[in-house]
Amino acid sequence: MKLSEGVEQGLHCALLLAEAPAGVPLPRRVLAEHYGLPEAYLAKHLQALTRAGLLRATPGPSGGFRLARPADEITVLDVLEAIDGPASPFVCQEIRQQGTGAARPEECTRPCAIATVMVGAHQAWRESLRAVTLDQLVKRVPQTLRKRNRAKFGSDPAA
Amino acid sequence: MKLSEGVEQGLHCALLLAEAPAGVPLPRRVLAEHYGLPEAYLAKHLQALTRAGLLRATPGPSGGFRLARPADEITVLDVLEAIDGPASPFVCQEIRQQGTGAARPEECTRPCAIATVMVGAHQAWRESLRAVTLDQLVKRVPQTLRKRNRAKFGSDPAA
DNA sequence: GCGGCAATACTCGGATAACAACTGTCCGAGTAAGTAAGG
DNA sequence: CCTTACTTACTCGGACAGTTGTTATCCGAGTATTGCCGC
Repeated sequence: MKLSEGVEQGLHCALLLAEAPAGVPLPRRVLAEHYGLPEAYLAKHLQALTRAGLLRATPGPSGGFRLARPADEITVLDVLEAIDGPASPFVCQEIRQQGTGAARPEECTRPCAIATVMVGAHQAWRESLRAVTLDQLVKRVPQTLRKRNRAKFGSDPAA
Repeated sequence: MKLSEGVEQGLHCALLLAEAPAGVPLPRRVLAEHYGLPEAYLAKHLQALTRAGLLRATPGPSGGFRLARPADEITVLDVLEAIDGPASPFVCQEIRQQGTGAARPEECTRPCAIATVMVGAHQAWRESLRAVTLDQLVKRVPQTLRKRNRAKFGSDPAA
């Protein structure tokens, strides 16, 4: 089992967008250079985030990506499932019903015990990620770094 | 992210070994036919479980695999990490320290906030799997099926 | 000076290759059982 | 009848291809800006 690296890239970009002043779109080129990531590959993930309704993309000059919702209404789980897909890593193949020792249908009224355990673990994992929002992550970024980023992208008229 | 199907196969086989009377080795051929699985592929996973010290393999006629420890001392997490590897699905690439917006070393005294969240979720997932033992899973198998399996492999002199 | 228009440059979006991991398979080394011969 | 050595068949173990998913990349469609021309 290996989590896509695009998830980490997407999370960092979403976090940076949450740091930047609202209403200031950041193009993918800026995002890629800011973190030293391959731009063309990052595009795929930003696109996934846009399709999921987390980001809003605007084309043309001075365009780019910005958060579609307030940072405190976007959880880490949202970003992760938008990029990696919402499918559970474990899918029960109903092994118990196959082969010479197959269980009969009337013995399978309850779901497979193994699948139940795996689903429970997956839920615990999801809950742990759902409990953290982008806004909370921003607060954990060192203030010196936050100020630097804000000065870099800032220039927002509202300030 | 996708969990190897070998994990499910290994779990079912370990569960069946826990159902069978202790001291009666089951060859991989029997295990494969019992669940309708490809024998040669299953061998790879049983080998991994053996290397991890969960199973004990005995060669020669009337040989096979048996649990190396009591069923209540083997957790689902043990089986899973033996087959899938103990590596975390998320590995921090330290993106924050790369690119034009790289954070300085003195700003990285604390671990990356994103990595912290991911590690926490992974721990929650592991704890959920560590809490369940093979013995507990056996008790959730329908009694009719347990009896059938025991009669199939049983013939243990202790009965 | 102002409005409209066209050219421009910048943005995102989907379709296309290269790589890696998982899946599936095979044959060889080793061992315990079974058998037959000898005592 | 018991012991012993051998033959046999069955087991696991590691090395070898096929297929799916992830990683990486490119070029085309669309749009807001910008400069220019006409009024």
